Amino acid sequence: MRNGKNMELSERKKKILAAVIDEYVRTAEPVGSKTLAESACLGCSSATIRNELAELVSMGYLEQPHTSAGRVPTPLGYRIYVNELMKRQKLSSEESEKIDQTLNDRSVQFDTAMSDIGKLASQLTDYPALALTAPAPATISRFDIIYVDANTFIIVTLLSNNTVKNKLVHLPVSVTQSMMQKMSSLFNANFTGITDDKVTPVLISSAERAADDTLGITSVIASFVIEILSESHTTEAYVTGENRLLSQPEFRDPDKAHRLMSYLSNGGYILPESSASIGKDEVRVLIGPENVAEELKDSSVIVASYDAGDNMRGIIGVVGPTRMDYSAVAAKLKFLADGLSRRLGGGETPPPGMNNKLIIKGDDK
Amino acid sequence: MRNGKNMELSERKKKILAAVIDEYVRTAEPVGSKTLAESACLGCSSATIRNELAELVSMGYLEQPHTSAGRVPTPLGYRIYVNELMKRQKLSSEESEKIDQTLNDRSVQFDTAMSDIGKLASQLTDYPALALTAPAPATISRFDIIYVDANTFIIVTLLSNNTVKNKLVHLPVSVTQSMMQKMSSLFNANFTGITDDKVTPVLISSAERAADDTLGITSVIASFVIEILSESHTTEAYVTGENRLLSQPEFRDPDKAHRLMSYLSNGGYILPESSASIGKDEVRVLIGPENVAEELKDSSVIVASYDAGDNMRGIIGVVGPTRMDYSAVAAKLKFLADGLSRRLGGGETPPPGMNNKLIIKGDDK
DNA sequence: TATTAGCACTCGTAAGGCGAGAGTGCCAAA
DNA sequence: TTTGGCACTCTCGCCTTACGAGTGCTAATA
Repeated sequence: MRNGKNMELSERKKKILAAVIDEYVRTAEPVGSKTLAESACLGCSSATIRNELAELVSMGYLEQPHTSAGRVPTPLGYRIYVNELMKRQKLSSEESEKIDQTLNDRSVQFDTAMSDIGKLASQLTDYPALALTAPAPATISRFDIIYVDANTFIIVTLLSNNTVKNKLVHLPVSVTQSMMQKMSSLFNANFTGITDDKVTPVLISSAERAADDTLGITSVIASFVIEILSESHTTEAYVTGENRLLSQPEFRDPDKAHRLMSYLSNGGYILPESSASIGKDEVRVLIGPENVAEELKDSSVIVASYDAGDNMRGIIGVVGPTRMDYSAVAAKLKFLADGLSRRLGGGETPPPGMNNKLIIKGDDK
Repeated sequence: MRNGKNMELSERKKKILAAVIDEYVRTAEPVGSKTLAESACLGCSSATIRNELAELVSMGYLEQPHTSAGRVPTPLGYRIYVNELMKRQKLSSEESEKIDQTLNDRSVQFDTAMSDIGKLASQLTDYPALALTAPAPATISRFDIIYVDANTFIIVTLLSNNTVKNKLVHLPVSVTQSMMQKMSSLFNANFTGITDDKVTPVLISSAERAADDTLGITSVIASFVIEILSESHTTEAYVTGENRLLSQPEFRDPDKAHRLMSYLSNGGYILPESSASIGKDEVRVLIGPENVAEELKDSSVIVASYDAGDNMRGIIGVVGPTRMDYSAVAAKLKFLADGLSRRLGGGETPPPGMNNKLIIKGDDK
């Protein structure tokens, strides 16, 4: 047969499929043969296009909402489009400048910037955005314990990923400065460079004995250690701009919008598998049913990963209807991710200024 | 005249108004005389009620969507209801236990808990919620500077509100341990106990001279000081659960929902005046046009304030349609705020455990 | 053999008309 | 002052109809 499922798409079919998708993405309405014959510059009549469309339907790349409507892309159609047909889009210099500028303006530290990054992605694409940290187990590389007064001290730890965590501790009992010093060297000796599964009750109680600690201070510090170590390999997720869904015609139905939005606000349970496997510098597109989560089966997700410095990786992504401008959104996310990698990552050249891990002004270009 | 605007409401009118509001809040549909005659136990017929309703309309407490529909409360009607009519509701022991338990379960520090608190309020009330910090200028009460290596040090500061802030600094130049010690005592001598407007260029440069600092380290530390001091009197706002709006019938219109939601996600510009003036232990209700922001003119806001300890105050609030169960929501927020005050506030008895400003388990009841 | 013009057919959508029902206002009687 | 009764109003849902967009098929054409 001429149009078996396995047949490669002819050039013209490709052109038509791409034209259908471009048009549908633009208008959100089923697109008909006449429109195509007029707009897309394929040199043939609407009748010919009708034949081709019918074949594309039978191949599974398009479908019709009803007998006498235009054609709408299927997830499979989008997939082909994304893989083969769409022209990789470059951002206009106007847009890229705007992003660059925003990135430069916000001189914030990575960990506090997560939500800003998400906000930026959402603003840029006009879709709800996610910002997540890829889990990156860290160890503590240094302890300092600051004696404040007889009942108060501050634990300061420097992590292997170059972040600092601290905690202020009030005690009902009195401690001495020398005691705190002992604690400090004890922890530096026994609790640095280990992951949280190594912080066992055995280790803690042996440290307690070594310190001759009857006040329970050791265990206070140890539980702080456990807290920050386990924190370091937890994924944090920020979702922003959920409301933008509402401007999409496919989410005019409040119930549908509500369903997806509450799924989103309940965190980024979205990308567990994709985020784990996504490579550096990769942009990944998940179309409709390709998503694992039931709630996303008729939406699409685009994610990009960036180097957040100090062995940490961040992920930004957006969620929208399957009718997405994949090309433009992917380009934007890529540009954003690259910009972030350039600014946050590549630890070899720490910014000259006062801040490490800082988004600093005009380091390139 | 019998029904002049200034006339006090008769007992029966009050009862009817309250019944209309209760019913309308429950069903979101205009309520008619017949329903009232049946449900509310006023001992009179629908005709009588009709007369009363007509008067309530002419007094401005109710209105009709159209000639032959039931009555709907006006903002003025809600106002009277909130001020005088509604019965102050107590939470069921079931509900209050649930809140208590959730508060106990989440042992988090105040500053990181803001979003959790908002989430809780939203969950509890099923409306979008805001959590904000009231601005509370702080000063630095202690500096420590930890020498890590020749190019790296950590600034640790203890603030007057008992929070600790730190920053890791990488330098392109080498520093010595003794230099850092000098810095530390210099800053402890000159930069503690002052608000950010006192950190002038003059002060900085004189400190620089005193430290004999040609490497610009003084200004690095000083800019960190400025950063955290100004941070301390900035209001932070967290908005959560915007999506819950969509389950309200008045927000079935996606455009309307979109408008309010994007207003909300753009932060808590909402309560500037009310948050500044709201008293401790007060619950404030802003109904429809009482709100200053144009976007909130047909929504209502309920806010409550709580003591966050260390001279800080927090505010929680929810936003919803004017058709709100004011009584229930106010009661819930009050309970929540009280619970938070009990746990976070009242600095005189610092929790016995390892954490200050910690939500700790079972301290009352 | 591939393309095209023409045409009958399908089906969703918008517009108009109709009837039911809910709720009112008013009047006259209690 | 309250109440039953009644005519009136207005919305909402339903049906019918007309329209138009878009199709599939067939027969003619290059």
